Amino acid sequence: MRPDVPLGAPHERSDAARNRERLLNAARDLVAEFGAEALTMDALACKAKVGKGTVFRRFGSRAGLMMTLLSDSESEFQAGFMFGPPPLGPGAAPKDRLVAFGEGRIYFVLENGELLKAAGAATRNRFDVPATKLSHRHMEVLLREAGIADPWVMAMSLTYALDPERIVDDVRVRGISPTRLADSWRELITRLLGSV
Amino acid sequence: MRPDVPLGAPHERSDAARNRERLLNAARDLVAEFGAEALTMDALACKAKVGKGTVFRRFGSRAGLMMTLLSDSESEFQAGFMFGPPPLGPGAAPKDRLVAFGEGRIYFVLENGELLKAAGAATRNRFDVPATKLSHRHMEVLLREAGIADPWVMAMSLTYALDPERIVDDVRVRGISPTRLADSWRELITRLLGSV
DNA sequence: ATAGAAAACGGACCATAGTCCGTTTAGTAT
DNA sequence: ATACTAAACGGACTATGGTCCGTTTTCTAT
Repeated sequence: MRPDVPLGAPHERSDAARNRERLLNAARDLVAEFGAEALTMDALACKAKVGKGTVFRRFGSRAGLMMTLLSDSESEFQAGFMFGPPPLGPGAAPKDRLVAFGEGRIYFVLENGELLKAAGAATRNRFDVPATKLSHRHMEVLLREAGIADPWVMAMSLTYALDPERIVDDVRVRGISPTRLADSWRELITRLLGSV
Repeated sequence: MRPDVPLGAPHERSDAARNRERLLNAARDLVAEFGAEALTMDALACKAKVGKGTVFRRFGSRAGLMMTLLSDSESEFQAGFMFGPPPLGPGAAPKDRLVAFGEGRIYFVLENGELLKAAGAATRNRFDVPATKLSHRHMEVLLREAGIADPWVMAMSLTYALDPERIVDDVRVRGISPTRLADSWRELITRLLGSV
C-alpha cells in the first residue's frame, strides 16, 4: 500500500488511509457511472462522506485526482515503452520505437481519454504532469540517438502533436479514425528520421 | 464599423453600439494595465459601466472576448501568409513557406501570448477558434503540395506543435529561446518535406 | 492511562465563468 | 406624438474549483 510515500515518511494516520480509500472508491464509481468530465469535487466529497477540504488535501486539485486515477494504466503503458519487448521497448531502432510509441500512445489516449483530458485541463503547465515528463524524456532520448539536432525541443513538438485533447477531438469530434492518426504519425516519424 | 455583421442584418441598435465601444475600450485598458490573464468578466462589466449579461451577450464567453481583442493583430498575420511577399506569402516553395509560417507564428504568439492562451483556454475545442481553422487549412494546402499523404491530419499535428500554450511556456517557463524554437521548427519542416 | 503535539478534518467561504428573466429602451408603423 | 415590438439591458443567481481556519482525531512519549 501507499506506493509512493518517500522513504521514512511519517506513518500515514489511520483516518487518512480510510478516507483515501473511500475517496478512490467513490471517484471510480462516479467516473464509471457518469464519466470523468461530469465528476465534481463536491459530489465526490459528498459521495465519499468526507469534507471537501479533505478531498483537496489529498489530491491537491481536480487534475491531481485524475492523475491518481490514471496512475495504474499509465504505469502499464510506461512499463511497455521502458522495459517491454521491441519495437515499443528497447532493442529496436529509434525510428521504429518512436512509431510504436506514437501508436501506443494514440490507443492509450483513446482508452483513457476523458481522464487524460481532465488531468491536462485545469492544470496550467500540462507539461508538469509527471507522466508527460517521462514520455518527453523518452522521446528526447530516441530523437538524440536518431541524430536530431535539438532533441529536447523536437520532443516537445511531438509531445504536443500527441496531445490527448487533440487525439480525442480528432477521433470523437472530427471523425478521424485512429488508424488514420497512426498512419499519419508513422509518416511523420518516418520522414523526420531519415527516409523509409 | 461593424466589420463582421452578415449582409442585411438588422440595424445594430444605438445602445448596443455604445456598449460595445465601452466594453472594448474597457477591455483594452484592463489588459494593458493588468494583463489578459487577470481580466475578469465582472471587472470588465463594472469598468465599462454595463451589466454582466451585456458582456456575455456581446462576446459569448471570455474566450470570445479574447478573440475579439486579438482580431486586429491576427488579421495582420493572416494577411501576411495569404497575400504577403514570399517566403511567407505565395510564390515560394511549400517547404519555405511552412518554415516561414512557423517562425512567424512563434513570434506572433510571443507578442500576443496572453491573449492567445486566454482565448484557447476555457473554450473546449481550441480548434474552433476561427483563426486556428484558417492556419490549419493553410498548412494543409502547403503539405498537400509538398506530397504529404494525409495533409489534413499532418496539419493538425503541426498545429498542435505550434500551440500557443506550448510556445509561451517553452519560452517563459522553461527558458527556451525563440530562436531555438524557430530552428527546431525549421529542422522539423526540412526533414519532413524532403531533404535540404 | 494521560497529556500534548502534529496531522487530518470538514464545511463555510471565496472567486469567477456563465445563465435567467423581469425591466427598459430604441426603432417603427400609424 | 403614440403605441407597439423586438432587441438589449442588468444584476441576482447558479455551478464549481479551490482556500481557510477552528475543531477533532490519531499517535507518541511519559
